[in-house]
Amino acid sequence: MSSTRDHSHLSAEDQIKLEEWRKKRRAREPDNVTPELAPPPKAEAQPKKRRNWRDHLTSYDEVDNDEDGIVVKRRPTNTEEEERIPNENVYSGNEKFKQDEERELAEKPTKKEVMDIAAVRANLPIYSFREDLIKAVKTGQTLIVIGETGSGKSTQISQYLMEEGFADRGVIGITQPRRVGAVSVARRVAEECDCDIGDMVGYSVRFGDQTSPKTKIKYMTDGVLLRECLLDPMLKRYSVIILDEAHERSVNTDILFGLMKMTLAKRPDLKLLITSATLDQGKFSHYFNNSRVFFCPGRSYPVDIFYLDEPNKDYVDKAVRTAIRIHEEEGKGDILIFLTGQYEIEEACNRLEKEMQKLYKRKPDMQDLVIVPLYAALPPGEQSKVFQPAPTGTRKVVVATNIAETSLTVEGVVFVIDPGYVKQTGFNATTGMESLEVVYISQVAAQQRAGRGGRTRPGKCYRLYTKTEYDNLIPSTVPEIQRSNLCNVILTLKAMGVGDILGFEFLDPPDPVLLIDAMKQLFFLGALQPDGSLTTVGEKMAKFPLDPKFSRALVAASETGCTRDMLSLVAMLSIENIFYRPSTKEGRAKSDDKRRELFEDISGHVPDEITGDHVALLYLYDSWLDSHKDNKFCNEYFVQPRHMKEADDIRKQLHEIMETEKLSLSDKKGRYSERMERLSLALCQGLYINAAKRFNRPPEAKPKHLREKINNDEDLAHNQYQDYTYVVMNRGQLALVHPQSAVLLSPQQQAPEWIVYGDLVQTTRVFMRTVCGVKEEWLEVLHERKKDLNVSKLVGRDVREVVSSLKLAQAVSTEIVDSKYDESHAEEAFARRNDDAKVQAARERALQRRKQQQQPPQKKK
DNA sequence: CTCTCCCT
Repeated sequence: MSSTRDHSHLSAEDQIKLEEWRKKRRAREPDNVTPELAPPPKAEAQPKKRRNWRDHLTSYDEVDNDEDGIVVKRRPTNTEEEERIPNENVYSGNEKFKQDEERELAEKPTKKEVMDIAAVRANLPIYSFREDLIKAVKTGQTLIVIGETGSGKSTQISQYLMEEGFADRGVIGITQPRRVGAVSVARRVAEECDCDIGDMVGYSVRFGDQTSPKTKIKYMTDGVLLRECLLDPMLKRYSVIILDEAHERSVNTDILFGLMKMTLAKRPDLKLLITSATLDQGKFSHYFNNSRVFFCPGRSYPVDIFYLDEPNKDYVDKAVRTAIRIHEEEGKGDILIFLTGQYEIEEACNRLEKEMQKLYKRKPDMQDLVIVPLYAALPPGEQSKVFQPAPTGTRKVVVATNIAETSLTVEGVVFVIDPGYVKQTGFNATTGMESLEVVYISQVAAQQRAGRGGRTRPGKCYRLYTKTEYDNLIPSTVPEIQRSNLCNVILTLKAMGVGDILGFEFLDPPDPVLLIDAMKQLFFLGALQPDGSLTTVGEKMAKFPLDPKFSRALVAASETGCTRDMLSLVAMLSIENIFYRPSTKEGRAKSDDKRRELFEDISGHVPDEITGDHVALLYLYDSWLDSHKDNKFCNEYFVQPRHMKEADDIRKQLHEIMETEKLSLSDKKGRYSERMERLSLALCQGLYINAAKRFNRPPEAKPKHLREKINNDEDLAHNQYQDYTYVVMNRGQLALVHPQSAVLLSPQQQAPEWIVYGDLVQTTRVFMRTVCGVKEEWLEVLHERKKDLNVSKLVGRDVREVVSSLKLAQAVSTEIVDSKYDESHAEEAFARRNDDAKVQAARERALQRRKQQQQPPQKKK
């Protein structure tokens, strides 16, 4: 990183502001200040460094190429040592690396330190329960352990069991919902066992297997164990399975509950432990045949909770003002604010900055406030700013999404500001549509957020809602399995031999309509027979760690002869947030320009009717390969190097699976346009159920902002600028192409008549993400498939018995898609939402209703 | 005219 900061990523306006601010700051420095205003000597020793919050971000060029954000400091094994020696850069050129290496070797625990570890372990709250716990595991098959944060359950239980010989006849497997969790806990346990990672203690996450035949304690993500169930449903290698963090109720953990319940019945020697912070232990115990429940206190500091007296609506504003007040009035300690998304976070950061400047005018000796945004799409180099302690004499305020609730822990947080909202997916069973909306958090989530303030010392949590509002929140978050698309889960279950999906013992069963819908989709994809059993195509699809839409496309590609391109494309589609969008307006425009450039490069080489995001993504991947995987290339196109590398790894993994599954990898030769057409055809096999037709309406019916745009721009008017409204084929829903789509970036080009989309999401409108043009005749397959569909036969139940009469029509419908759609439906739908203002009002009412629905009944009066 | 978050 250069010593002088690069401000090219700032807008001109911001740079000027920054300069002015610095001038003022210089003017305030001791010489120019009247004696009575002079800051105390201590502050003088640390001159004010108030900078714009964006200064604390690296510019895009400086972004580190961290792998995945997970810091894996492996001790070099002998073989690695040998590999490294020829690389001069590592040993002679990079002093810092060398120092790190030396320090790490020096850090190898001495005997005394080993004793200290023993003392630390014995001091954990769970230690006093050790004997009881062992006894309970020996006498029962399942055990539920409720342990608060700091109890030591995640690191200790596995070791206790190993010490008692439970690992003698099999591995002790512990699942975590997140990769970072699995890796960091495993590393800690390896340290406590004084062994190298991958030896007696190891972990297994995707693209990171640190296990060996010697491994006795294996930490892994729940997704890894689920994949292992696919190969070995009896889990023969394991003597104990521990499902940790069960309260988070990730889809994978929920599926594992059901699978484990079946496996336990067939393997009396297998032990299962469910460990969790808070959870409804009664329900859990009942589900697992009235298993015993263990309680273990945690160790954290008390957190004082403050509520508002009056309800408050503008929570961003309130959060900013609360933070400033804390900064003015409270003692040492960092602040953590929970907001719902990137946009809100940036707004809050800007407002905090303004307020700080005002505060400085009033109180020039005020200590500095370091403002740090935090959300997942932020490049790792910028995310790491969160973990750097604030310079002495300053306070840090982290403005984060719910990523800071569980995934990332910010040390030093004492003050938590919780507005009580979260952005969350919902799945509407009646429209079959995913939605992303801002909803109230649950009481459990509120407690979790508050707990983030008491990790290092007593903290304070400011809830920006009243006590009554808190009491009216739902007790715990609706489990993810009840609000997501279940296609993948059902295909996995089918491949494990679970024939009767509706009879699967879910801890919290999803709406049967969701399950039926997913099975219908799998049927249309050709993964299921009309009687619900797996087809050979379905068997192959289940082998891929992909959304069934994409695994279907991959199988189709092997038949069509375009596997190389499809492998690259599917790998690219597996990455989200692939394009980095800077936080300034100018940066964003630049980023959009580069994406448009990519798209325009190929548009002449690809037939217009199949153009779209998919060909653009493939082109990006190929260009990246041409650049020899150059980071400069990535930076130029606002693509994160870590994402490209990840796509590359995924591609490799998929390629291997193609080989082991003996899928043909021989590709047809041809010109670029022919290649792309084959690719689109194969892709269409996976996406044809997501078809949409362009909705042409008269110019005067177009929204006002588009009319004005057309009137003001001759080119656009001439080309009959499209507003990219489509009719989604399953239910006549109107949807817009997502503004980030390549199709939208090039207004000169005619939007394709027919498209398929990756997914549909409702935010401010209904958007189709990642779209691609298709030929109408490619969608014909559908009618053939539909003839064989009988929903009751497919799901193996009489649908009338499992679905309420209200949703019956939808459940038994065979109309997943209808390419002969009558446009009059769309006209009707359009007329209904023609008036934007009305729509907005209706949406707000709906939002209000939904929020109220989340409240328990007492609010009804 | 956008942008919760994990995982194989």
